[in-house]
Amino acid sequence: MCFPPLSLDPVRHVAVCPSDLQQLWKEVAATQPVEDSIKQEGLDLTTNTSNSTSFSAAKVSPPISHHSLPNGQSAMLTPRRDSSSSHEENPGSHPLYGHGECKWPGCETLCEDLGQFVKHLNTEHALDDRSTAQCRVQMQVVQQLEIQLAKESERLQAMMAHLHMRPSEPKPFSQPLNLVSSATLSKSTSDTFPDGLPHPPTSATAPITPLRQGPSVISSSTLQTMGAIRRRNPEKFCPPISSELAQNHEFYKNTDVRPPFTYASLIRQAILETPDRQLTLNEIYNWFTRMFAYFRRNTATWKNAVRHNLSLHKCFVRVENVKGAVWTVDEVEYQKRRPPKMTGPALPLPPQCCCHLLSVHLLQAALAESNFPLLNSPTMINTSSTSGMLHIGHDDVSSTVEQVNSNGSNSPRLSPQQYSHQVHVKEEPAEAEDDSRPISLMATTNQNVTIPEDRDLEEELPVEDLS
DNA sequence: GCGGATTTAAACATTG
DNA sequence: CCAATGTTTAAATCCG
Repeated sequence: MCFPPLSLDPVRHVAVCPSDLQQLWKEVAATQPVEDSIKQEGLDLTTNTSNSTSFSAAKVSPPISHHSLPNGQSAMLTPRRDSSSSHEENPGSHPLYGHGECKWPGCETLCEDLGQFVKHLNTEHALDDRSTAQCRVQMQVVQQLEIQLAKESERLQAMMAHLHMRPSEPKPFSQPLNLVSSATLSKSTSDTFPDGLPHPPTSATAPITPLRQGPSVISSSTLQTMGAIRRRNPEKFCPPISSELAQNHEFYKNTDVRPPFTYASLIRQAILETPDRQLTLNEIYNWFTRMFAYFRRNTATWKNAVRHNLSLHKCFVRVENVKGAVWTVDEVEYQKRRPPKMTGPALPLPPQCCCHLLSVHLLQAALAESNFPLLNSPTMINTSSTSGMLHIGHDDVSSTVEQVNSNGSNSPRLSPQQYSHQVHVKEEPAEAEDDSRPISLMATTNQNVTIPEDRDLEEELPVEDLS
């Protein structure tokens, strides 16, 4: 089975990094129907899925079924919906129609009424290669979200267990999503190497390539034909590396996805995470491999890049130590590297830049669609993911690292409000996953997000005024 | 189109 | 000598 190059690759390599889904959609949406068309009757959306991901979810997820909608549209929706969708049972509404707009991923076309929408659906989202590809992507999205949800659920369970808080019911939010067994999922994603390193789920398979490159379509075919691939622009709009890392730590650790950060920022992060603010080259290497599944292969390449960056950037200072040389970060220099570009009025953020905001948004959307009220509370969705966004305005300086503001060179950044404006998620000002978060989590489960008083000054930023 | 930033590759030097 | 470390150059690409 061959798929159109442009549509296939985004699917196969769908990063489903929480951050890239929207962009993914854009790209797939932009994909032209390809000559190597898939015969309509022969569409096998599952094939690619199982090939494209080594997550067990791919196997466990039931094969997709092709529902025929009254309008003749083949609704190859994600497995989770089966027949339980309240939308489908409700005449006068459509699962892909809401708030006056088409909910087809990446579409958002305004439709005044259902009739118009149906017409739009039939014309714009008919059964063709593009729609098929989008459908596959959606499957991937859902699977990833399910996996992530399962993991977060498990984490929550563990947290609550640790704090002697019994959840009202076991695995409260696993069922509605047609989740793959949480046990299976968590197993598949939390396997560890003998050395304790997490087992990259995608192990020997092609890496999941983050499609964060902006508008340009980076399909794997493109990747293969292109020489040096830019994975740039990570810090410009995306959340700070520290919070992004904190929130998607497990993701990057377990998924063979290239982290959307520059080598320089990663190196710096590695160094700043240490108490001494200094690391040997080898320790930097270790940090990379420890933190990112992606860096557990192609070592020669990225290690070379690391060394290159260390030498190239003035912000990295080599210090002779008793036991050899260590590398430190000259924060002033680092800040200099990036001139203040974010001044001025609130920038409309491209969707792909709202990394975990997006992930939360997507999760929410997915969960909302699944009519799972509890999880519609942002605080219940990967609390660590919803959190930390308040750090966005602080660049990627780890919250554990004192911001070097004294030099006055800290450039203006997007304010948290600006970020949160993009996605209607109310953040909880939390960052790491290992502090007292569960308490506040419980406190906020019932609805509103309250700012725990134990937050540092970073959380003093106003958080309301969210769209 | 230009220039800065980034990535990748590679050659070379230094060091233990 | 070898591997690790460090420096430098060059090319390709992205993006403002």
